[in-house]
Amino acid sequence: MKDQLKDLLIKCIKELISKGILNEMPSRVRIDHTKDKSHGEYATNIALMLSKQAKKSPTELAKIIIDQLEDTSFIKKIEVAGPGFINFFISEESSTSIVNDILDQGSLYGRSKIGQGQKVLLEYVSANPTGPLHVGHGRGAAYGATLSNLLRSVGFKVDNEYYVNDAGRQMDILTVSIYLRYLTHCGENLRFPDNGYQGQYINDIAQVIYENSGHEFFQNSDLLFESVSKDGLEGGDKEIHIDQLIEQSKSILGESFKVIFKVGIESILSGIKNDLAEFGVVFEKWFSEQSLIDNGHSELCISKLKDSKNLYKKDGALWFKTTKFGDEKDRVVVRENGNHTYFASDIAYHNEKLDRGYDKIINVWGADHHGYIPRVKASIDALGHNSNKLEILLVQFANLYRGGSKVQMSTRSGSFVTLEDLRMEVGNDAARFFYILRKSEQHMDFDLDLAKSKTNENPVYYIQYAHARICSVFRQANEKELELDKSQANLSLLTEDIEKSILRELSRYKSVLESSAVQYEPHQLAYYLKDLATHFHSYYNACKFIVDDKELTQARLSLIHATRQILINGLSILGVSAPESM
RNA sequence: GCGCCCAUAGCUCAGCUGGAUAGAGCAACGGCCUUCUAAGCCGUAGGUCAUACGUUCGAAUCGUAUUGGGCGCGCCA
Repeated sequence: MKDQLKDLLIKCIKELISKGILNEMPSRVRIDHTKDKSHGEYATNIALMLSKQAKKSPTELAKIIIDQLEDTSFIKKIEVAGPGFINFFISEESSTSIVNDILDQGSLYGRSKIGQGQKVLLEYVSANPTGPLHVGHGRGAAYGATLSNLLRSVGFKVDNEYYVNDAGRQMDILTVSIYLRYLTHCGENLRFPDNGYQGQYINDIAQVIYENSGHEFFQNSDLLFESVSKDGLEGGDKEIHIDQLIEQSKSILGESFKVIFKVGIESILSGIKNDLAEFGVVFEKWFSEQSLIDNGHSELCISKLKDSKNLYKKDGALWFKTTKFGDEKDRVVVRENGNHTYFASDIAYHNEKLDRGYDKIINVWGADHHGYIPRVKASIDALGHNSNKLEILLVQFANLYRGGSKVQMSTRSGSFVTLEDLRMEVGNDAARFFYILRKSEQHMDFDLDLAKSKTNENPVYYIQYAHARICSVFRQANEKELELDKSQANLSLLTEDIEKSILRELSRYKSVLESSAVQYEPHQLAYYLKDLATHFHSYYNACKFIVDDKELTQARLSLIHATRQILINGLSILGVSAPESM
């Protein structure tokens, strides 16, 4: 309907251009759903935009445009209003046709092809596999997964990917942390390093190793700590302390170090995978950072940069001239000690992503990484790809509130609320919904008490309740041996104000979905569903659906069935369930 | 100091990329269950859109400055 109007308008403007009344096509012809129903169903500001080039007043021009519009059956009335808006009133017959469209297309209703099958690589979460996911990662997970659903629903081909940082020093620290806990299980008495991972999960992994392998990996801890310098809290340097401990462990344990590492990372990764899967977040690919090093891709990228004269040596390290591409300072890719930086892997990773032939690459990052964007883009351009293909979406932090005060979190000490804890406490539905309810660039306060509350305050239940109520109506209808039969429905009987409002709401769904997807703003859909639920609840309280008049009953049942369908379709994109009873 | 993000009702937030009288929920106050789920509905009250200039037919929305908050500026990841 909206598209038909738009086509009509464009045609009309072309006509006016050929008549010399207008000079050129505006950059954008917009038809909007009206906010106020006294303005009709749709409106356009086109006359206001073009009044200058036409050298006529907006109202005057609006009249000319209206006269030029072809007659169409679905428009009941067109009027000029306010400063020069053109308002379209749609005929009853056309506005009720949305109900049949929805009923016919069912779960497919709302899908569109504006993505034109473009291939998109969507990377999100990508939390370091050094421990379980916490609530901060949850926001990225919910946002990314919803965005993926949204983009798919409007015709993009989306692959979801998790970049696993399974290389580098942090993995060594992880391994040592697990190993020391393992030794404790073996009965050793030792001092756990300040810089080790303190969380209980480390202990759990160590215990499993001990239960499965007994003393197989045992080494005397005195040997391990021999000539290792003092730790931070002992008056030494905690970084040096742990690095020496890593070196010592590697040389004493040999192959066993790798075995411990493997058990550790697999355990943590499978925990993360399970957690996400239960949260309804599914990745097509888990991309290993280590694989880039093993297959030489990382090295290859560095030599390419070297060949293109983008690298230089300084203070013993190898630097990448990212300033040449707009970064504020140059960045190190190979350290003085010969190790590659995290950035070196990331150069290879992004280059590899683009090699895979995607039309668009989207990264969802925590807002604290924003300073990292210019250097990644620099590396893409330097290696001959187009950095415009990469879009980085920043998601702000989520603060957790309980009982009106902020829940403090500290990752290193292991005292943080895990995503699993959150899901268990408030449920998957509320968690998914709350995470995407805020604009991603907005700081967010996640109120645990609110997410759990079963009131109007909590929009998740509010929407689900609307759905459950509709299901309940159909259960009642069934008991009266009444089946929905839209052929018997006389939709023209839907004349109540609230019924017209619901029809308006339903007709908005498609454009909300598109705008939500294209602008990467899942919250738009969430707010829409809330509005739709509001309209339904009003309807429920104002009118009875199952009445004596058979045609009217069928019409109303059709309307609420269509409403139910939209609620289901929308909620499923948000990854929220639609229970039939509550 | 430099860079990015943010500032809208007492609170938590929308505001469809410049449009018509700025909207919800909560909190406050007043109503609605012998009728399809009261996790609901209806109503009242509440705003100098941080401040000041500017751009134009028109600004919460765009620009500049100021104020106030968050984050980032490692040979960490």
